[in-house]
Amino acid sequence: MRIVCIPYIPGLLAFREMAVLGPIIARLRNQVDLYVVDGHGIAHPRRFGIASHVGVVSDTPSIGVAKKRLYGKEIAEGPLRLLVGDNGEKIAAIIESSRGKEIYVSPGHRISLDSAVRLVKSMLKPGSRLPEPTRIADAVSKRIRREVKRTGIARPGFIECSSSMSLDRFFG
DNA sequence: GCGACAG
DNA sequence: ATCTTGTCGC
Repeated sequence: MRIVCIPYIPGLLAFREMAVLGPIIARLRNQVDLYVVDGHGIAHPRRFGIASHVGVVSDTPSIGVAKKRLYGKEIAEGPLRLLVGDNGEKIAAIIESSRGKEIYVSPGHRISLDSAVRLVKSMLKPGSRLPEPTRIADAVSKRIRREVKRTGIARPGFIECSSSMSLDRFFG
């Protein structure tokens, strides 16, 4: 749990959220085989989304699983739906779940697109849209936030950023 | 100048 | 993403 100090800007998600993921990565050092990140991997304007960022910082294989497209042109390769970059590189696969709701799977770090798709599919549960790691983490974080909001009591791990940390002069 | 735009 | 009222399907 952290207070974030940078606004959300498409393409710069890691600027905002690595403040939260960084400490987690440090605490889990040498205990993680694969990171499944809520956001894109190389399906990014600079081929380096937050999933790639997490993989490089942790030196661990990582996959990006996003709910919406950020970058890339959609093409059809037979029955498959893919996202290709400006150079034609396949940067993501679009997997459709139950009702039209799709997810974008892209390599983060140290993994191929094929392996990423195979692994994510193995983590999908019938009826739900997101892979189990993401779905569970999302549910847990939302539940804890609601509880903190209701009781006003934060649990250990809560760290504030400097009150003077205003980045409005950099953005907006 | 006009769209597009992870969470 | 968040907020929020009512509503649809399992």
